Amino acid sequence: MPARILVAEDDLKQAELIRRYLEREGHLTVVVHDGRAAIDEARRRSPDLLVLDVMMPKVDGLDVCRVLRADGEVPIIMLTARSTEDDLLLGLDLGADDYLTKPYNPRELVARVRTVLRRTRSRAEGQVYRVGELEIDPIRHEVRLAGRLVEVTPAEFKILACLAASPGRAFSRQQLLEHAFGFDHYVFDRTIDVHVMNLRKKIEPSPGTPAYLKTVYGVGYKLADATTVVASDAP
Amino acid sequence: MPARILVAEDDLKQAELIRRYLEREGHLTVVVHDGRAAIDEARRRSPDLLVLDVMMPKVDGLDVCRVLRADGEVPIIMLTARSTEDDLLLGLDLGADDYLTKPYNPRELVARVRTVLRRTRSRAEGQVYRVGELEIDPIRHEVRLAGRLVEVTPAEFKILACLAASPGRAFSRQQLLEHAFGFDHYVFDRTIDVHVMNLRKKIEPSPGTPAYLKTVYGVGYKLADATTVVASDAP
DNA sequence: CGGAGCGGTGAAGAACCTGTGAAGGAGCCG
DNA sequence: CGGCTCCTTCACAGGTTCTTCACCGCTCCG
Repeated sequence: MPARILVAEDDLKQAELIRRYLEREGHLTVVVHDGRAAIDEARRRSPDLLVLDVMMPKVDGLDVCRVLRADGEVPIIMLTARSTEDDLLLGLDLGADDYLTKPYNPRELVARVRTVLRRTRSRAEGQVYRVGELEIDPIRHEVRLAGRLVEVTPAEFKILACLAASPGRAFSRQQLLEHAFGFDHYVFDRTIDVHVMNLRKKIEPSPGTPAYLKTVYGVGYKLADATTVVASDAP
Repeated sequence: MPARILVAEDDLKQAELIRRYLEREGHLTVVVHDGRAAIDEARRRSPDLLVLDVMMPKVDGLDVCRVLRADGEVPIIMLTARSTEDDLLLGLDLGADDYLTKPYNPRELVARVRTVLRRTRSRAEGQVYRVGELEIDPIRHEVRLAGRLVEVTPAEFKILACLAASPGRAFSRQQLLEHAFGFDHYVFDRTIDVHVMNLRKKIEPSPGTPAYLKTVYGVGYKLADATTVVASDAP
């Protein structure tokens, strides 16, 4: 499973070393050299993982961590030269998923990366997604509406789970095909429409004016998030 | 030994902090933010441990404790802001296995978790899995249906035990092969079908419409859990 | 207001999935 | 060695689901 990893490290040689090791593992990396850029790139790309040096120009690694933690949940591995327990705890408190103290063995980093990725991935599969009265449980492979079980087909489930993982986010049909069925799935993307229609028949109180599965004209589909569902109750 | 831990804490930051610390220990966590969800998830997943904040919206932590204690024996660690002896005693009376008063050191929590798990695991060794009238006893290597011994083959037993360890969870055929027979077991995964069919003949009242060994179309199989068995009695 | 493009929908064949009987073969035990 | 149980594979049937296509109504925008 290749991951998209953002590396923030001001020492060019170190950065290059890290990049090499990660790419040898098959990951896709983007490298930046200061805290400001780290924040920008992390926001723009939402990578699967951020490898973050603590001491960096412009914005300190700890601050990067704080900022990013405030607006999302990118997994973060911190690299720190200092090794006092206080710093360590501070890093974890700020939301780092793991940390390494310099000097470290690059292969150690690769191992930690693997661990954190496995953790965050299994976490994503373990959570039950809830939107309004709708529940999607990937472990049990069940969909419930107001507690009542709803029968859905495999394709419908995949699409719904993909949408539910990021409520409110609009997906193009192509993205849904890729995320839900895998990259090398050569099908006409209007197929998604049919599955969405069938889903609506099953989970929407009135399929004509969907409360959950929203159409984003010219783009694709999205699952209404809590805000939207509530808002539509009292417009 | 990684454990599956349910964390119920309404403060998002606190919850995230706890999750991180527990996952760094190698545990699998699922996080919920209110008492209602805590009860639902605890029932659905039967986690190895519940970390439970006392003050929570919808349903109070103490009530969650009371409810769960009534229908099972999930180990519980309570987190409480109040520190009067009354609350403490109340918590323990209600069946918490341990408690921590805020503010607490996260590492203290990790230590308590370790202790409680050690304690409950020795208690849980040789646990008999029960689903409806079905009992699977890994120690005695026996399967009983309504108290009557059912003869099953080794392969059938492994599959059934694997399913019974996580009732309600859907397993792919590949997962069943791996979990039940080991990783380097290169067999055609449809073999699982044959074993399931033979199991059904032995334990299902009417193998045509199975009550225990459910097919998850396009995915694999699952063992119905209490919820599902009850639900199918009164649709 | 009109046109171009986009999404909704029903139908139908293709593709896929599971249940099941049968058969070959491995391992075990007397 | 013979007989037994068990595991695995295979092939086919029957049912379910996926995909495509064609057509229509709707939306957006000039």
